Amino acid sequence: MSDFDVRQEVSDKYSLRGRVFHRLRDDILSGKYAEHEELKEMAIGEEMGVSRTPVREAFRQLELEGLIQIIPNKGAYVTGITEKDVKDIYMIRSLLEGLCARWATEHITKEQMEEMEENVYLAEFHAQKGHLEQLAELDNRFHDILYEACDSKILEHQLKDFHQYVLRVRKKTLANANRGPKSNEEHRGIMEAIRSRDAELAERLANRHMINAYDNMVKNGLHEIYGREESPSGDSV
Amino acid sequence: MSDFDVRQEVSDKYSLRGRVFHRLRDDILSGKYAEHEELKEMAIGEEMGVSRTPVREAFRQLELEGLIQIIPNKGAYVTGITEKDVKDIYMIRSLLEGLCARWATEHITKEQMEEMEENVYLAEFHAQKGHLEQLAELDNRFHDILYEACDSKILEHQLKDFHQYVLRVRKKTLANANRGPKSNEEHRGIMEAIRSRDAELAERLANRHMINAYDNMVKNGLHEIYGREESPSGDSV
DNA sequence: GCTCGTATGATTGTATACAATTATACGAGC
DNA sequence: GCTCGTATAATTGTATACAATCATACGAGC
Repeated sequence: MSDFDVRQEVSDKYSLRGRVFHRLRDDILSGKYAEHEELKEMAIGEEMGVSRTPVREAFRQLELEGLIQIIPNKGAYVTGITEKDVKDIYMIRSLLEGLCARWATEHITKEQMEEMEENVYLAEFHAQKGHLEQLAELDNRFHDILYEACDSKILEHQLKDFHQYVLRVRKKTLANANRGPKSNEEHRGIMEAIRSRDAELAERLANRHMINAYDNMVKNGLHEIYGREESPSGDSV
Repeated sequence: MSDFDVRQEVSDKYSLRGRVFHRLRDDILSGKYAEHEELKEMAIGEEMGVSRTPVREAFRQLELEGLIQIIPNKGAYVTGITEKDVKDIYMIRSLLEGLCARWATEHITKEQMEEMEENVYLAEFHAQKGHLEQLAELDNRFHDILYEACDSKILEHQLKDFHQYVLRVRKKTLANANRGPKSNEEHRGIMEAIRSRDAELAERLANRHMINAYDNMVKNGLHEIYGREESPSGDSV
């Protein structure tokens, strides 16, 4: 297996720096810090009970992750995401999820296939019951399985990265009760295409799945999520 | 314009940390440090005449860039690139360069179009003269123009990122005198498709351009570049 | 001879001190 | 009243000191 990643995970969750990094990332993604808000090393450090050193190192990483922008000798600012950024990400993801589905068709293991089938069946159950949270969880997991099944560290990393960015939008929105079941229908299609070893179909369906998710998001008011807290929006993809 | 980038540039080239970062990156890309070689904070710091602090911060960034891997409490190691990694990157790039060409067709400015035309014509000249270095330079520039023309910070950044990684392979290889002119022929095709506003064609040609570059690289012995210094290989894309 | 535990040195992780830069406030001059 | 320059405070950038962790060597015990 490759030890090369286009972007490495921050593996060290237990060092002070790692904890600062993960906590800051969560806080930014969850919207605790507003866009363009300035993050001060000392303030963050005091809040987390550490010195500036690990905070600074975490900042450098967050900058490369694109969550903050550091202006030399000035400060660190939470970056904003525009509507166009979100659209671009979905368009790129559409292509890459398709590629991922294609590769997954060729490389998926028996265990992964079974987990994927189980995921779809379980999601169907929760969809009927109206369990939105479980549905969102299974939705995320479905894509993670797909990413792992494609057997490409590079692609897996890219997609997980994008997925994370979209979470930033999603956190500001509510799950859409209508999209959930429809999304799972599409998952089923992708799953069956992979099971029957139809790579072309799997790719097309995965492409389509992303486009649909984006369209649904726009239809439900992507342009409103900036500023409003409770606007319904796309599904969790 | 968006102020959001999936991965930020390290803008600060003049701070000590910025200098360490860029120099280390160049050194790794140029092969000064072998794969899996351990980088020690103190040694690097002494070599560059700075303390450990900026070195550590540069390390954190290089880790996210994927050039080194940091194992907590152990050390920083130069990451290796496998053949499969290179293949995956080219396949992903093929899709994304296609998307980029499609978007560029819709968003390219007059100035960018002119620079692209000039690039192709100039490259033709140098191809006839056998000026391989200029050809490689123009090749890089062609893709940069394309990235800028697509008018998507997100995609531009992704592609520049991948491009950089491939440089790491390319540095170990020599330009292939046969591929250069053929590559430029393909550039011309893409350029003309964009000029005539045929987005579909531009996308297909850009897809193909990447695949060809990869195929050529494999044909010329991608598997040999690990360890050998002088094996001829693919073009500079 | 082999295994394991301990001691020592090397290296990374963090905190702090100091330097350099930037932002702000205030008052002189017009 | 406005502009500009200077002084002060706040903040970031870097160096250094100390703590924690890891690698290695060596020797006791079997």
